[in-house]
Amino acid sequence: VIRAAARAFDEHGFHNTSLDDLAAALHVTKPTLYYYVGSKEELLFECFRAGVDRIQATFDEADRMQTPARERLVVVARGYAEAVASEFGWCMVRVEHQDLSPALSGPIQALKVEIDRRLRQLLADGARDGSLAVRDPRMAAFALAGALNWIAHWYREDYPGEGRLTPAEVADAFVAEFLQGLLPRQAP
Amino acid sequence: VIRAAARAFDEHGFHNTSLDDLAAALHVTKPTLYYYVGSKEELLFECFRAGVDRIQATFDEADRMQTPARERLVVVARGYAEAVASEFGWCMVRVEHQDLSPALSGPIQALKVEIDRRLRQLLADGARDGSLAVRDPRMAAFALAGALNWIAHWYREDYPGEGRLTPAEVADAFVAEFLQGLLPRQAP
Amino acid sequence: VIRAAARAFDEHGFHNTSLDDLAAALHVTKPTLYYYVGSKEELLFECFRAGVDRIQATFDEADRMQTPARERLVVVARGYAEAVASEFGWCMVRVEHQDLSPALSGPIQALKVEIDRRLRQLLADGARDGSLAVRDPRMAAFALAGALNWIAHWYREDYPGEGRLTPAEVADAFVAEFLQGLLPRQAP
Amino acid sequence: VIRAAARAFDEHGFHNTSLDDLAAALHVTKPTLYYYVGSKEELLFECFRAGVDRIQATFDEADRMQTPARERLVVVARGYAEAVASEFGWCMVRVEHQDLSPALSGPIQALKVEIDRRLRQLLADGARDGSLAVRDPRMAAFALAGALNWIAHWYREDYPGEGRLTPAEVADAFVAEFLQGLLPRQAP
DNA sequence: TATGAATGAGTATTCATTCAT
DNA sequence: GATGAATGAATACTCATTCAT
Repeated sequence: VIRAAARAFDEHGFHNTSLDDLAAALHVTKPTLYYYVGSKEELLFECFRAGVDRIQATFDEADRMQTPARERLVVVARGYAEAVASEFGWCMVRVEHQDLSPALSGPIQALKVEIDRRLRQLLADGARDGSLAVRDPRMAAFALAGALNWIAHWYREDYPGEGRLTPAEVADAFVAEFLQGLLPRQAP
Repeated sequence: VIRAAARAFDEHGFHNTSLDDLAAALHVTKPTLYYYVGSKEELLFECFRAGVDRIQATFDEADRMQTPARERLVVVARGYAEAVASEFGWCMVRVEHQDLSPALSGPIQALKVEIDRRLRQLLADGARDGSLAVRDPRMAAFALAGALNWIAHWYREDYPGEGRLTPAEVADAFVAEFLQGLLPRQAP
Repeated sequence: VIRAAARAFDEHGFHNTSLDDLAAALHVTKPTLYYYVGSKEELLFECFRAGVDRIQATFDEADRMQTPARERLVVVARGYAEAVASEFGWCMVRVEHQDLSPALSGPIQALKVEIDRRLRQLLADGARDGSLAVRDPRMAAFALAGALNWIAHWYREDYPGEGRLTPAEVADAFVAEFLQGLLPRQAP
Repeated sequence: VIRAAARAFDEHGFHNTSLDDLAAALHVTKPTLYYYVGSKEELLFECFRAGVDRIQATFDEADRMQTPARERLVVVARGYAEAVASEFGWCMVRVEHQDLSPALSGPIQALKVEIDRRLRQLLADGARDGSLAVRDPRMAAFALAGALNWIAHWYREDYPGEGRLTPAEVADAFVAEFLQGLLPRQAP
């Protein structure tokens, strides 16, 4: 139901998707849409939330694990990548606060901050339990979030190069890169 | 002249910036705008190009250096971060190909691919000259580009936490994180 | 049942009252409304008629009296004022024939003419029986009807000034003003 | 320019006049309308003000006269009747505050109160200078205003009866009726 | 009796773009 | 170089009305 909107926004962009288009894609008429949803921006909001809920769920799952932060990071990254590569990815990553009234822009901002907080918390946990060597948790979180969010931009299109990876594989590759760093290790 | 457009797009978003607004911000009238620029999407294109030119220049500069790829990477990352944190950052990172006619969407896509290619090349160089230990250059490039591009999303607003960093400092922090990885090193 | 519509029209205006609003106010759903009433304009028509019936009843009552026209005028004015100050006042006074299809607009126009005719008749009676000194019965009827109708505009709101009068008192004041005129009487 | 709107509102009612109709009547297109006027309700507001200005001007004129209030009342009534019978009459008399945003509804209410105040003032002046015998200035003002306002309802249509009067003649008839009252004078 | 779901026909408003001056 | 005026096309949103259940 709301998934169709996410797909349309993903395909044409929020502003280039008229509710007429959307209604047509759902084989109903515009007023029918309004019967189920209050406004276009509410639709966008719901798409956003659907995606974020998935990420939150991943964090929740990780929180329930009794493993070092490093392993929890892998779980989170995979869930994050899957959410961002899903049909809701565009909405999560591209919403612009200017497209939303303050009433909805506020909650969205809050959710974004929450995600950022939990990611930073996870890195800090890693620093504490010794499983991660994070220099600046704030910057590390930004870098990691950026890398993951960006998946929404390139994943759907046939990204250049051969071999298509699943979102989880992409996440694994990213995490591997982040964990081991690009610096060559000297042989002992 | 074109910088005003970038600032307006950055502040209100492309679709929420009418040419009336833009003209008003420049203290001229709409037809005057059309005297200087062909269309709204051309404006967007120019903003995009202005930002990308800066990144290309950084790559050019790095190419002229005779240093290992690792050091060139630092130079590139700094220039990249500065470009993305500049007023053109939004345009570079947020342009949606659906907002542009094929005539302009093509070149933009080409420029994006070019940037990606050069970044990947740089990482491959590092693998060859032994200064970088890159597993999957394609994924590493995506991760790095994502982290850097994302700066455009959070840098302008007062990002949470104390201490405001310059874009170059952010780039350094990112590169440090990427180079050394998050995995704790055993003491020798 | 139909009274709720009158109140809603009075409060929000005919065009600003959607049947959704009305249904909500009655704690039912829109189709339920349609079970009881054929259309929105029929609703308006019924409200109009409810008010006019009351005025007609007053005229009937006056007609049954065997008193001079002057006293019957007082009775009519009171009933008229009460009708116009009632919840149906707005509908009676504000209906616009453009809001109604010809099928309903005709009867309404006929009722209006009928009221006008009876009022004029009453004034003419007064001229005949010597209890009223009416110059131009047509204009006098218009003036009187206008003064009384206008009550619907100002009565509901707390009209300026102290002391709230009942509709009948307002009618008495109006009639007194009309009967005695504004011209000072010379002392005998 | 704005007069066309008044005529259209008068003929079809505010809600039944679409801006398309209006634009068509002016032989322009809808956006051209918006070039000159901010919104539909602003249009209504201007119509209202145009009419009220005329009434205010009449009051101003009367204020400059050095005659007893009774004579000034005749002047005011004529001007009032002409304003109300003009193309702006409908707008003045029928505007509903629910059709206007608070921003415009406030000023309109203020103007209405102002008119009421001046009329009451005039009657009070008459009581003071002995040229008028007003019992309750408030009620008398309401009655007079109602009678005059109501002209807007019946004047345009071919009102029943023969002999078409000018608005000034109607005003004279009304004032005569009001001044002399309906009560027969006993012969001395 | 009552309703959930659906819709056709509007309606105000916006905006990129043009053109005569 | 610059602008006032104009417009075609689109778009979000509303509402009276219907109908199967």
